[in-house]
Amino acid sequence: MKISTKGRYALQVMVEFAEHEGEVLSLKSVAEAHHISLKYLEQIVQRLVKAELLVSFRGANGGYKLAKTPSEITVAAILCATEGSLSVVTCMDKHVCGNDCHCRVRKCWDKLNALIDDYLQNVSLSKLLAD
Amino acid sequence: MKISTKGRYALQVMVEFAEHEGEVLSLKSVAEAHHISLKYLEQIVQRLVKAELLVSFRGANGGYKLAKTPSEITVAAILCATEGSLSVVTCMDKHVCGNDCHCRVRKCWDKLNALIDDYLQNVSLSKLLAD
DNA sequence: GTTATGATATATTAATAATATATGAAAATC
DNA sequence: GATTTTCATATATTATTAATATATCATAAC
Repeated sequence: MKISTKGRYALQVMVEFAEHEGEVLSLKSVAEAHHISLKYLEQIVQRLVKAELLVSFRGANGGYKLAKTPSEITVAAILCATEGSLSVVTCMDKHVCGNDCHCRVRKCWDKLNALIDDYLQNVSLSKLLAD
Repeated sequence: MKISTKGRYALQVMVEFAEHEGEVLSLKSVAEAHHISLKYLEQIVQRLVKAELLVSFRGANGGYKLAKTPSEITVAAILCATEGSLSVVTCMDKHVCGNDCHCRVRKCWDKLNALIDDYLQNVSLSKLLAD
């Protein structure tokens, strides 16, 4: 039950973009600063672009910057975009649980998922910076 | 950020043991009922024994039963025993985060971990059965 | 037109999850 | 007390996913 490097790197990097709000930062510099493989980070950042959390600028002096203000970008959105989903059990995604789904456990997972989601929806980048 | 089959199977199976409280059930029957590989389940169940959530009985007519009452066994304990830890980020376990750990994200993870733990500590097998 | 970036697709490697094999030890039953 | 049925442990194999790299192209700045 771990968040992968995709989500963790994304969050790290988004904090960096928030710290330099407005500035266009090249991935090369960001990847070096965080000791992350540039090519891996490119893939991660693509997801953030598709989720409209970052905007990209091509060409020389290009790079990325936040698509919204830090207060409008939540940790939930970042993790959702990069990890795929926040739910802690796959059957929640697929709407199928193992065998016959008489699954007494389901309500517990539902509540847990809701709990996690509620919390992370309420943590924005600006909140992170304030800490 | 998914719970693996170890945790999910464990929970499924513990619910079954709770439904048959007092009875000694052989793993063979449980594995068949849940369509889980017997040998895989044996490994999972070992962890539950070591965590003192199940007790084992060897020999013919042997098997396992709950080590405590269903109300004394929490989902947190089951997942902890089988998944290793409930924390959602590895650096929480290792007490090391990536680079220099100026890590603004840390507080967020801490709170999230606490949230998850608090919730799951309060869901016992008897609560699951009541649902 | 050359350089510095991002965009996309695919390939490779590493790590982990899931399952299986093999062997042993204990207890019940006959 | 031999046989069967279970758990116990260690190791091996396979499948899946995560992480990274390679290759090629597109765009914009200078």
